[in-house]
Amino acid sequence: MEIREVFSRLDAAHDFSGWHWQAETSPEYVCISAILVQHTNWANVEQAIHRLRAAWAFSLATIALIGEETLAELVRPAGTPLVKARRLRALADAALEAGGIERLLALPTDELRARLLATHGIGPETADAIVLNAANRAVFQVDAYAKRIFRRLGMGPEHDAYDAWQRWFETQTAPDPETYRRQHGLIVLHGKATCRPKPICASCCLVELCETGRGTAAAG
DNA sequence: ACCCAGGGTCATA
DNA sequence: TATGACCATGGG
Repeated sequence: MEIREVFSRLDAAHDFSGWHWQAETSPEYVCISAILVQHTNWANVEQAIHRLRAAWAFSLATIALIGEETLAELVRPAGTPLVKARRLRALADAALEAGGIERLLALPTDELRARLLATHGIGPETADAIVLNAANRAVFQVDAYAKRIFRRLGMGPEHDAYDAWQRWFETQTAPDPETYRRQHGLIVLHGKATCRPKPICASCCLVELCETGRGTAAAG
């Protein structure tokens, strides 16, 4: 099985044009929404963004100034408000420390990623979301759907570690931010559509390739 | 009513 | 190093 075949099918089955992180999306929008979307639906993130905008708090500079309890109230619709308020604050502080978000994002890729990972509340996926979408560097953003989808196809690295998955994807696709952005978006769209913990194989564009769909009826 | 969500931190063994 | 509790709201 070729990875190209998988993405070709995902491309045909899902509409990437409405994806919220595109090349022209502003860096601050990416940074803030990358925190808000952790373990949360995008619809909830949009509500939180509306509230931040309405309060003139949709910027890292403002986030660094307002109280965490106020911030938590604003992002409440995104869930885990106290957690996300603290994480947004940590990211805003990291940006300030670097001399502004633009300066931070202008650092070499490895250093940028290391600084993000050293920031409270930013793990590998959130760091790569920012490196890829805000700094426009060619890193593959791995998520739970990527692992689930490709595992069910019988593909992927031996071990489940984030870095192993990232290397696995990056060694099979030429490094290009646009390509990686699209691949990640398609994976999420597909995960939401059919590749749930309880898969919906009947409507899946990968059903003939997938062990779960091919083998038994439904769960697996 | 139930299942699910694009994650990360922390405590524990 | 690995696993599980925890965070918590909203959509299908």
